[in-house]
Amino acid sequence: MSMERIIFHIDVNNAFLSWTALDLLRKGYQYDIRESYAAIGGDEKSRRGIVLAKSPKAKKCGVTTGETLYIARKKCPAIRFYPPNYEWYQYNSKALFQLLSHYSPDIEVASIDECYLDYGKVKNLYGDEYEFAKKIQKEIFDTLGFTVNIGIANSKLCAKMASDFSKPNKIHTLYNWEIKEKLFPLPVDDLFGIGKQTSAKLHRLNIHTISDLAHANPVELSKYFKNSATKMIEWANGIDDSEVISEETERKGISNTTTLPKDMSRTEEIFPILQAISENVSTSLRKKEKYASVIAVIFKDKFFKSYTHQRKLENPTCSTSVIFEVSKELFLEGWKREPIRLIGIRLDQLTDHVTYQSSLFEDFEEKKEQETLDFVVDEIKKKFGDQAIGKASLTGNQIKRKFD
DNA sequence: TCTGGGGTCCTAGGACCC
DNA sequence: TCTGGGGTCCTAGGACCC
Repeated sequence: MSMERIIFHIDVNNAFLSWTALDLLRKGYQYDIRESYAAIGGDEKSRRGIVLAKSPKAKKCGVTTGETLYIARKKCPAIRFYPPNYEWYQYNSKALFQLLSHYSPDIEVASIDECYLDYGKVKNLYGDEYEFAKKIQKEIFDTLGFTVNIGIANSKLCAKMASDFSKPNKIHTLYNWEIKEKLFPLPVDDLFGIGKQTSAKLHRLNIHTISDLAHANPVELSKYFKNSATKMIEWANGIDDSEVISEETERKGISNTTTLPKDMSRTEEIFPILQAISENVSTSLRKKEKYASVIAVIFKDKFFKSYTHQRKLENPTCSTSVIFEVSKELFLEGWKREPIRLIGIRLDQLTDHVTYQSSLFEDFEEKKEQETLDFVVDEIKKKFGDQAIGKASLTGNQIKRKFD
């Protein structure tokens, strides 16, 4: 018999909004935007105008994450929007995980503002889990200035569900023996892994609560959901054996996409942006000391229909120019000459090092030289900033800078 | 001034091989 | 005369998460 697991899920309340609130306060702002009608929103002029986080008051007005600022404003005329500051968010995120890693090495970073902690493994050191949760919750607030929710359960899934029960600054438990009472009554839409498409289908099948799904017939359900049916039913029953994975998991891919300031249909406008994106992704790749075997261009037309077009390379690369050239080709192959609103590049199948396939046309020495040059460019950028060097046109660099 | 960006995982069809 | 079948790789698209 295995020891019962105790998992924490720790989730920053309204992360982006809380962190921006702290940023403003430290800069002398007179009031706390967490207490007002406020949201973090992208820039509407550059067509990034969606809600990224909202205050409890804004939420009460019906403002939801992901909707346009235009709609949010309609629902909540008093709302004020603040721009995101990703560097500051990253700083706070790191500070949080560092604080927690002081107590346990078994922490899985799930996103910028949430993580799992395997408490079962350290319980003998710190005692009762509820008391410990209270202690770290207070420590986070006292030292970092923001509140978190903590879910305590016997699995990652239930811990995650528990941390979402009510907010902010709460601790909830969802032990296996509490599943019927606390999980089953919730709408099926609330279950982790059930998104808009799936929940719509489930409702059509007369499955409305998590309990309905938990008791659904797997054979019947697999007619509609294939292999995912069993998984869904397990989740509804609170069954999840997945482990807390503490090591920094290897990235599977690297991507960078951008919404264009306006729809574009001329390659003279599009290619400089693709060049800037090539520089971005290849620099990240080289920073990780990786090579990519697959290059994909991603684009979205003005009707929001998205396309990907990819190619597996004979020889993995980390070269800016190779990535740019291949991306251009891929784009021209896949593009139907409709105006596009978004473009980007994704690198996949990352490997540590390369053994070059012998190819008649591969000039080994030249390739090495180009790589060295790319590294030199990276170094100069590190010292003097992105705008110091690069073939990208002004437009490309300006766009790039906006993202950093 | 309507609709972000960075990820992961899954599926399905076609090519190709034995 | 009627036309395998299993495994793997590659590509495109979709669902979901924060």
